[in-house]
Amino acid sequence: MKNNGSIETGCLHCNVRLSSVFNVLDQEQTQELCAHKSCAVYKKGQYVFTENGLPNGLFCINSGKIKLTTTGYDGKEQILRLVKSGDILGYRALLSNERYHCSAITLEDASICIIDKKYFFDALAASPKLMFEVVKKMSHDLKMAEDHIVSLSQKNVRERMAEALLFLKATYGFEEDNQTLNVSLSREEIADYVGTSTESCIRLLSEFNTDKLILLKGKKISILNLQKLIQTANIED
Amino acid sequence: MKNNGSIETGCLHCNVRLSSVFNVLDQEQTQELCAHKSCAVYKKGQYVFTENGLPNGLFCINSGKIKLTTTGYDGKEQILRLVKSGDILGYRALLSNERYHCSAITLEDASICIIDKKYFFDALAASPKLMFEVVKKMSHDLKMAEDHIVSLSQKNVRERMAEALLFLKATYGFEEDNQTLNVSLSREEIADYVGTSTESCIRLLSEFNTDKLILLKGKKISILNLQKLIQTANIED
DNA sequence: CTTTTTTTATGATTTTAATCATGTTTCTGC
DNA sequence: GCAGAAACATGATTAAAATCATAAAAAAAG
Repeated sequence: MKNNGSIETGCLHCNVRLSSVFNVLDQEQTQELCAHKSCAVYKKGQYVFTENGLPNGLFCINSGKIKLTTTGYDGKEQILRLVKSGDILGYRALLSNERYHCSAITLEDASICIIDKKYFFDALAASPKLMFEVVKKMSHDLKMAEDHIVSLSQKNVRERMAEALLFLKATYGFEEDNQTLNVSLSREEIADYVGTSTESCIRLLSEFNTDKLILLKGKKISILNLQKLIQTANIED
Repeated sequence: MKNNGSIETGCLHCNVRLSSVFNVLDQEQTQELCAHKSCAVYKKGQYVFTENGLPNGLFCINSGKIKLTTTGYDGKEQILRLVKSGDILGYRALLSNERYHCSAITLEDASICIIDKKYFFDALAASPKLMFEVVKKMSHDLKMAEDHIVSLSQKNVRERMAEALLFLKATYGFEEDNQTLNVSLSREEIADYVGTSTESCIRLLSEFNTDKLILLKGKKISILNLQKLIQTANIED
């Protein structure tokens, strides 16, 4: 009898709304929002939308983790973005009135709201504040993408692998033990983010494990030596 | 006695305005815009803005070509975007209220307007249409960046090189002869876009030249066999 | 609880592209 | 026009990472 909180109580009491782009809405606007959304539960591994599909709304993640991937025509996947609760999803194609250029697949069971397209556009036009929030989100994603381009161009696989682990930490954080990455990805999925072969990914993770930078336990990865990992990633900050 | 058209006649008669995000403004709004911009001429190789600088306005390219680059901390440059007349420049940092994360450098003499920051934000809030235009631009840049990520992850240098030439064609088009790319980049700059070494870039261009895919004449590159180049780039469309 | 499939692991080999080295051509400033 | 610098070119060598191959471990299916 598990229930999705946001279905029961509505957006006004949705705890992730406050950390989403919709935090700028007032009470009345929030109720409007609530009237134009519907929620759904997705099982792990389900598609939320697929490449080339037409958007008919904005997705907002209530809970769960999602990967955005494209398929190179040789079949190899590329993970472009990782999405977490409070994030909006599928906004790019929606806003530019295009088909999705990537697919969204849940990495675990998820609860996701879909906000009506027409309502969302009206809300954006009516609320510059909301629009700026969305713009900030897109701006952030663009910056991340361009940072990724620089890494792919200039760093070797080892550096990118370390960077990817730091990225996972930054995105999903740690579990209660304060060192285990709060997300489970297969080696292949990590490789699809890093832009390397599955074998190289496995090899490097093994190596990091041997060197006590990380601890591998099945799909669970713990970061044992953050400082060393940052060094390995070759990050300037 | 060459004069910058937009200084003399104002935005209302600016011929690139119509192909810019500002094409959605009406006559009155355009005059407003005109009152809040200033124009400047840049010599080839000049910085329009630099990494870590604070934006205080939106740049709009009247004429000229510009590269957006970041410097990896080992000193290697990465060309992230190429900008042409009618394009806006420096919008990402401005909109997200951040420092520039890349530098803008002119590839040839250029004439560039700078639109006052405060005015621009007000105009955006007042005109959802304008905002949507800017959003579409950013959305396009994000898509391009993500396509670039997939290429860097999954394609080899030869494929990426062919792709880069097609990208230059798509961005700047041909000269009057209908086959010579209307932009002059050094081999190093091309390498900085493709994500390879200068030597590899030179080698591959030579090879394409030998194979009659392209014709090299100094910095000028002509595309002789577009079909074959598309095949070499391994593009699905 | 087995069987089958998928994922992880690791070694050997090959391919790709970077790096190093050197020479030539082209551009730039005087 | 000439000197020096920068850009272009090409060969040789090395390094990095993909691919191929095989096997163990883990997960899923029956």
